[in-house]
Amino acid sequence: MIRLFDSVHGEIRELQLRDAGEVSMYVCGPTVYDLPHLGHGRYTLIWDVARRWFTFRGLEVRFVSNITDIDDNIIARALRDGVDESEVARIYEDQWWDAMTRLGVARPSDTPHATQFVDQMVELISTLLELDVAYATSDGIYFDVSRVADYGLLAGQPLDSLRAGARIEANDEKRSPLDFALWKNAKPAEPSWSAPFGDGRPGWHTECVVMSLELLGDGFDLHCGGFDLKFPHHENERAQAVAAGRPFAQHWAHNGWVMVGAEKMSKSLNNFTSLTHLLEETDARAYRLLVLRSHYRSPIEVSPATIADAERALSRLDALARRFGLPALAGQTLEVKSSFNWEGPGLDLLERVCQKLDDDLDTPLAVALLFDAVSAANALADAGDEWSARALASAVAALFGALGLALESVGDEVDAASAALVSQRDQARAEKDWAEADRLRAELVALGWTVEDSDSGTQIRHS
RNA sequence: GGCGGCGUGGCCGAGUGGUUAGGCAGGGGCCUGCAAAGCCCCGUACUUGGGUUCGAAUCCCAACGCCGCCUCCA
Repeated sequence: MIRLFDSVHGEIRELQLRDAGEVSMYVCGPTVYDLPHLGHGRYTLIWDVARRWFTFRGLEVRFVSNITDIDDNIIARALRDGVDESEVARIYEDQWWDAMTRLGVARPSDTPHATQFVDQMVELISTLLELDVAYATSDGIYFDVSRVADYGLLAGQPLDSLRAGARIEANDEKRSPLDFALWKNAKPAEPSWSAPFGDGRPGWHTECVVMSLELLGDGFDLHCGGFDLKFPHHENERAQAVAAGRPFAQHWAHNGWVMVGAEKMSKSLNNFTSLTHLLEETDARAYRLLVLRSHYRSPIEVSPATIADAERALSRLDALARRFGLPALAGQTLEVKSSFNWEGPGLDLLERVCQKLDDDLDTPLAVALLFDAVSAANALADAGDEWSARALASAVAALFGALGLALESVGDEVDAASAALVSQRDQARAEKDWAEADRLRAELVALGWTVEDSDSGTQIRHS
């Protein structure tokens, strides 16, 4: 049984599945008009972890995440760069998948593009117009939030109090400041699609509700996204579904954001670091470990210091993998490691880790258990209990693998010159010529190697 | 104004009524030719003021500070 915090009820609840053994989940994806930033990295990592965990637990996961390839930001970018909107979307979508690949985020089962679902969006808007929950203004079609009885469910407050705080909008044709655009009328030189209620393009909130329902069907299980999407984006998606009489997501999960110092990282504050940039100079696994070490609903600080901290913690895991020659059990695939032989202390670890992760995806506690197991495995090996040590260490690698973190046991490629120094050093050590051995070690270190002695002689890897 | 979250040891970051979170950094020891890696031990923290309790970082009340959503945002 998987339990997960549900934003609507404000408590941890059992994840009820529409179809036994199958999870249908939707994660709001990026609008592709710029490089992905660290916030995108966090949400993709944590929901990738959730997906992998559900899969590991034997559930069949249909994981849908969209690409918003038409909206105001894309149009603005196209204008700025003097290229076509579709070109902007193509460029940044490529960047997106590059970053996802490097992060080790598995491809969603489906990656719907907004522009491919315009017909269905037009259909939904027509329905909403027929039902009189939508109305036309001079610049588009708007949704009348007052027509949804429980509007404000996700925001956690009634419509009245939301309205009280709403700021004055430029558009005074709207019946309520909270009414949102379903369709924006075509403007010259902007992409548009034909519709019975006038040519134009869809609003963002309509894109997600249509794509999720279209691919996952009515009453799908789980809708995820950052906390900042809870309102108004998710509220508005839900409002449309409710108004159209279609059961929507049964469970809502939101992740905490990335902080820069004491502030949320966001586009509007222009304080974001691009994910692309981070991945150029960092082992992507460090970001995954950093994400795993805090709870998904808490804010996290991503800075050179916290990344470096995670990198050092990671090296402890890799050292374990090297010591036991453990295979890397993660990557692009979601293969369930059913063939893995859980035994002895490894089986015990599996049970305890499952207990934590099944309870609101408590990755920080699970990671703490795994680090405890690293110490225990090393201690067992030091004490000569190879069997137990190996069973435990293998389980650690398998469980990190289940969370998408591959431990690295294979050494770096060693060039001929360095290899020669290594064998010379082994020779010197065999002859107990310590001065020469130390000199050769210094030479290797100067070449950027970390040098360690082992039973089988000098081992080197990149620092 | 409405709603929500947070304040933990040098740093990051869990926990939530009584037993060690974990990682990083630091100190001591073991191991090692010396190192590295690894193992063992150590720091004795919970914004402040009240209260409840045999006992609170954990519950209640108040105060202070910080952050977020209500507007494009993951």
